[in-house]
Amino acid sequence: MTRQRSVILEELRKVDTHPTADELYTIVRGLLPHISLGTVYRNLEYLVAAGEIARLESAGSSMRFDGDVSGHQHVRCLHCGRIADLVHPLALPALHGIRVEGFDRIVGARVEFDGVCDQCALRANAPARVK
Amino acid sequence: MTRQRSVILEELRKVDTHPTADELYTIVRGLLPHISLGTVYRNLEYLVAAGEIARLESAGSSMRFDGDVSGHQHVRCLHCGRIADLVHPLALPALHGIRVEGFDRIVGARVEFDGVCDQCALRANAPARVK
DNA sequence: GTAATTGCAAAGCATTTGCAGTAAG
DNA sequence: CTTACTGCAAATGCTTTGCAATTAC
Repeated sequence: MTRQRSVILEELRKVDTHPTADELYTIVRGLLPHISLGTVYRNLEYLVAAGEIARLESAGSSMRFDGDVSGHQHVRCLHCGRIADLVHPLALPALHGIRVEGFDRIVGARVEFDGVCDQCALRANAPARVK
Repeated sequence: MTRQRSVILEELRKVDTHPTADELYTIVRGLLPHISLGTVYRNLEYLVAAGEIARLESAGSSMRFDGDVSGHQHVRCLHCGRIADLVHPLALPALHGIRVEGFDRIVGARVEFDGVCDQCALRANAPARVK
């Protein structure tokens, strides 16, 4: 556990913004000015594999990370890509035992909402490209 | 409506494999050997904007497209990225009227399943990187 | 005829990787 | 000590874009 890794984990757990690797790099550089973006990526990968953080499976051009690994649902802004947590999660029908042809096993499911965040709703809502 | 555009649309509607742009490029080149990858991308973007096809919001390094725009659910193989349709969709609780702090409006929701497809289940399941 | 579209090649980004040096245990 | 990790820079892979030529209507 290097200083870089612990700072990355700590900072990711502090925020609720589901940052991209680059956003996290900016945050972490405030504490470790010489850290490299490659190190941020490598540690994010390590922490995901270790189950300490989650890589969000939502599409878009950049990956986003979540320091909260408890099961919860997300809303994604269709305009800017911002991701927020649902405070009142949707109750899902039971998933276990579900069968899908061509698949050996189903290990989980995600519900994700699409919406338009307040900021994008203001600045006219031109269909800007998601980050 | 150019020949390129109609062939792309036609071929995408023929398959149920949710191809990446590159996979579709390979298919279409069978009919139009001189088509360029850039043209495939530009037409896919056009067709998505026109509501003729859907860009799948699932993660992975490549975008995937669906010729079926009716609402339906997907399963994604965690190993190879393959996407399949759920034949028996999960009934979702009513979504309209849902409120999320910080969001102006919610326009939809997706359920996506994670699993391991038959092929990947066979070839030992080393955590291969998703396409 | 004119506006949209194409093929090609180059550019853009996000992410990954090779390597020599450095730090952790 | 030894192995894992770092910073840096170059490489990769997917997607987008500029441009001159072509096609659709």
